[in-house]
Amino acid sequence: MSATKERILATSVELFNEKGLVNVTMRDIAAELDMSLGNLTYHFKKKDELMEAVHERIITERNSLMENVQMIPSIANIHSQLVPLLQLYERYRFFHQDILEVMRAYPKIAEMQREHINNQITYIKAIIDYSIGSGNMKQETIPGQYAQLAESVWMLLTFWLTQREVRNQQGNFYNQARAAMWNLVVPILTEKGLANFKKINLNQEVTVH
Amino acid sequence: MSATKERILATSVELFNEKGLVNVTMRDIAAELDMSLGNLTYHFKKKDELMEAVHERIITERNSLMENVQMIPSIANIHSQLVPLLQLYERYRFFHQDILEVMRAYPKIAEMQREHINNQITYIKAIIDYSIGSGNMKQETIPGQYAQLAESVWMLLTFWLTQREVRNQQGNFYNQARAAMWNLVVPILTEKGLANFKKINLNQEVTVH
DNA sequence: TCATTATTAGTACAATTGTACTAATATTGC
DNA sequence: GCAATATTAGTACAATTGTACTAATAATGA
Repeated sequence: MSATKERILATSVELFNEKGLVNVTMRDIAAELDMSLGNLTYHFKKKDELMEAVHERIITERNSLMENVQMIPSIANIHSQLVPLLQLYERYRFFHQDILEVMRAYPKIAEMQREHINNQITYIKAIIDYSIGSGNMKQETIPGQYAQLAESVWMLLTFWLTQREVRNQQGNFYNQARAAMWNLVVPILTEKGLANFKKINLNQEVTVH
Repeated sequence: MSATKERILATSVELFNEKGLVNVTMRDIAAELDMSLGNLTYHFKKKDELMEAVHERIITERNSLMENVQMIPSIANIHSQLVPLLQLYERYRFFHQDILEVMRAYPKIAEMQREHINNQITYIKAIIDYSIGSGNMKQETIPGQYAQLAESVWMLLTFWLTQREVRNQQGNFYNQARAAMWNLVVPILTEKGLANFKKINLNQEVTVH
């Protein structure tokens, strides 16, 4: 992909994040890039093409993220691995915030995203199951409790940026989201798990870039 | 408010829920009502007026809901009182699903909604505190744990319909949302609270209208 | 060098949309 | 019954937007 196309994608994502997908016109993007409308539509003939290219980029970064997560899901590793995930969410926050709009306009993306969500929830559930095996988490007391918990954790992480913007919340995004996540999980930690959890420095700042 | 205006509001909300706020035009609404565009704009001169009238109606129903909730927040009462709240969310689901869009377009509504959210979270926290006093919930083990929990419960209820649509989830909306909520709360229930919780028939169907 | 291709700018066009305006028709109040 | 008012339909207009088209300019490669 040419350098110009890269610039267009980066600027488009910025504008989408700032104003929302439907509120960004091709002219807005061209203006932000000091580029003529004709030039922009030369690189991306249609707005749909542009959106689909952005989506491809999201998938690429998502995959490269998962490839780098081969560590054992200890309490400390879960904690630290949340950061790159949350960074990805933040980098393409319009995609989650306007997801219903995206899904309405791009059925293909909707289908892929739904499959991805199922994978994510399955993955979270697998981490919980592993943590039970490693003695960090208790057995569930009610059937289906942890399947439900996995869904709630997914919801919390997925909609965190949305609620943050809705509530006009300030402060360190990564630590707030992680604290909220751990708050759901702490009640099901064993003594061993709780000890491991207390080793985590919850207030350690994460550099935002 | 005239009967025609009422009809317009009801149909507008239906269309907003179905297609999203930005995807519904004044012509769409008029057509759905078998009414001329001129007639529609006679009753609501601007789309903004229409949206603000819808918002006023949301606030009215919200207030009448709160007035009817004067019961002691026992486990059973919390459970049953969730239904009218979730019904309200469902009736105006576009408002929550497109909330960022609404907030961008209507700063006044944004301000009011932010205040309402703070009230809701405070209210949830008060219910938790009451439940501790009544022996249904344990004391918190980590400072700030229940303030955080109140926020998570709010998030879960607020974004439930959104995640439901995103995931194309089927089944009884009220029971699913309540089950997810209780799943967050069960770990902090005392033995007494757990006994009260087990009296609730989680699978009892709630009539959807 | 020079022909071919890639890139950029400028413009045009059709569709959509919120809103305004006018005239016709129905309703109401006295 | 009739004047005043409310309601409805029809139309028009300006702004916006995605997209297409053309010409000019820059880059490339044999």
